[in-house]
Amino acid sequence: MERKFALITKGDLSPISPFSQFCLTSLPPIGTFSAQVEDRIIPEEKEETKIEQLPIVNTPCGCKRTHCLKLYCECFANNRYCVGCNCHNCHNLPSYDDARQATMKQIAERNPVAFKPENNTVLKVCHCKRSNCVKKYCECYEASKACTPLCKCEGCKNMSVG
DNA sequence: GAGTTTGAAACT
DNA sequence: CAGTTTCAAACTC
Repeated sequence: MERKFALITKGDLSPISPFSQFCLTSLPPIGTFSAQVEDRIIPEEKEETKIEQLPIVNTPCGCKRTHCLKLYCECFANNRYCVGCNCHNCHNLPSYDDARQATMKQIAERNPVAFKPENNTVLKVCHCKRSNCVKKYCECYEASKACTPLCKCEGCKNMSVG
């Protein structure tokens, strides 16, 4: 079987774009990154898995229709390649960097901080109607933050007291 | 595990 | 900008 993807490790970043190098070198380490990439991309070549011994830090996505190139995809939204995910026909991989970066550029034009680190600290503004902001559907609740008057939620039970 | 609910993201 | 649709995760059964 022809090898379709090159195995990228931190020690060999030359084949990929500067942006991808940034992702791989600047983002917090994902414990099983190298082992999982190897498992996913060239499984026929691996002798044994090391995954059981390593902590899994990233939350795997399960995208089916977006190729993991929309903000629906948590990996993509968090500026991570998909590694060890349950997604279908994933394009959020180093081998699709051209399309990936084009999409990121397009999204960044709509939301300049979409992929920037400060996006994690920017105040969340939710629009919940039925969850009372006490379920993880609510972005504020999910981020362990109280809703604020800027939120457009209804029946909110996630306002800070005092 | 399957089906439903939910609200952000994307689209018109 | 507002309304609608799409999407994937959270949730329920």
